[in-house]
Amino acid sequence: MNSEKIPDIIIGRLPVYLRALQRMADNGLNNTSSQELGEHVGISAAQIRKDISQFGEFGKQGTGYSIPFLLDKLKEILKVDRKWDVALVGAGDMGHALARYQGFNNRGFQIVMVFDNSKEKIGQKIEGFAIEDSASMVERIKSAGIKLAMLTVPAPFAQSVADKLVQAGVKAILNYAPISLNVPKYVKVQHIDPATHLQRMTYYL
Amino acid sequence: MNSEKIPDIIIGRLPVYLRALQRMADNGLNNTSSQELGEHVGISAAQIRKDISQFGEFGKQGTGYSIPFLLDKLKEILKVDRKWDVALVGAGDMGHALARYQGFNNRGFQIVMVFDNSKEKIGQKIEGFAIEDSASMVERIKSAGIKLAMLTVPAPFAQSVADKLVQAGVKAILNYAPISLNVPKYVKVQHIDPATHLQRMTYYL
DNA sequence: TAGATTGTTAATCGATTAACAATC
DNA sequence: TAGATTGTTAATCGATTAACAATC
Repeated sequence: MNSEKIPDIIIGRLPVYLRALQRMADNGLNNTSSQELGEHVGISAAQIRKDISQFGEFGKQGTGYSIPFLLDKLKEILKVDRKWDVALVGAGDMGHALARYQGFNNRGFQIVMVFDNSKEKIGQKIEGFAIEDSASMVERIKSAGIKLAMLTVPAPFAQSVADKLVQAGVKAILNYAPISLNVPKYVKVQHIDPATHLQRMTYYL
Repeated sequence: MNSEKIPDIIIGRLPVYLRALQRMADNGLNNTSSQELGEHVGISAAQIRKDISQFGEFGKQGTGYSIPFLLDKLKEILKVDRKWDVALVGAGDMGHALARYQGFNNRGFQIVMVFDNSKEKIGQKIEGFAIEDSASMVERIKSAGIKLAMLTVPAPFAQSVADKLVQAGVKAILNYAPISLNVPKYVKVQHIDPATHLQRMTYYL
């Protein structure tokens, strides 16, 4: 166990472990080892043991880890042992795909509001949600106490929308716009940009 | 300059620099410095200089970097000074969103084939492409010499589709399925999983 | 020339791996 | 008990930062 600050690089691997463990559990498995988990996720056994041991002694010598127990612990550590409300900003193709995405519900998230600034889209429904006017976004997010947002607006609008999200009290943004956002240090941003991800691989071709 | 092997972590930052520089160029700028670029992307000036200097002496003391010149060099290094054909596998919501995505064309990529295994979808059109039967995927990709694929099939099918992509000669996979893929070391995989990205941020809330 | 900024070196910092005692 | 596998330490490896001579 270790109560010092945990490096972000370790935090970034935990959701990957969580996903693999959930899959094992779905397949009816009850126990695993750092070795086996490592083979699934492509990370060394030593590193997995070291990462997990930052948070407690969750394994047993000789037998490894109980999958349900480790799942619970990881969910607790990552704070996904609850359901987070998420605001979605931008009701284009990507926004629609995210609104319909089935993978959030059992992983700790639910979209509860969708915003757009286009007259034609406001009032339309996606998956039962009426698309709301961006003009009321700050107030709506603030009064609902929402801390998480997904941003799928065109790049030229992304920074100004991000500023409004910060103003509304959002603390974590999943950014689909192909632009680096500037936000205060206390706001986390994760970037999803398919072209950037592809460009990272073409180097090796 | 340095002809040794470049760490992957540096390669991963280059597309981010490229995107920021492209944006500066679009705004009519002609020169920048490691300091200024660093502020845009949230990386230290020293690191940016060090990263760039792995590939050559692209800057000038006193005046910094020519944006068009550095853009050309980065595109060349990342091999996106050309247009790559990409196969899209899975014509669900996410597949549709990617097929319609406007951001690939000017960043080195074009989707040229779309596959699905659903009878109802095969033959339908997305953005002018007829959705093809997955059964012919290996042959079609192989004979077209395609090296890049985007995978947007449901998780349970992702590994077997990935195996077929490898068999077809694909060398880089952008994986949208929420599962870690096992592929040979010579095949690159990048993972896009919104729930995983969100879970990486909730820890800090 | 004076000011600015690069490219690079050396120092620091942090992450990963190897190894093994502890123990289930 | 014998075998397996953890948690942890120390060693190694790699990445980042600070600093500055070189030079535009």
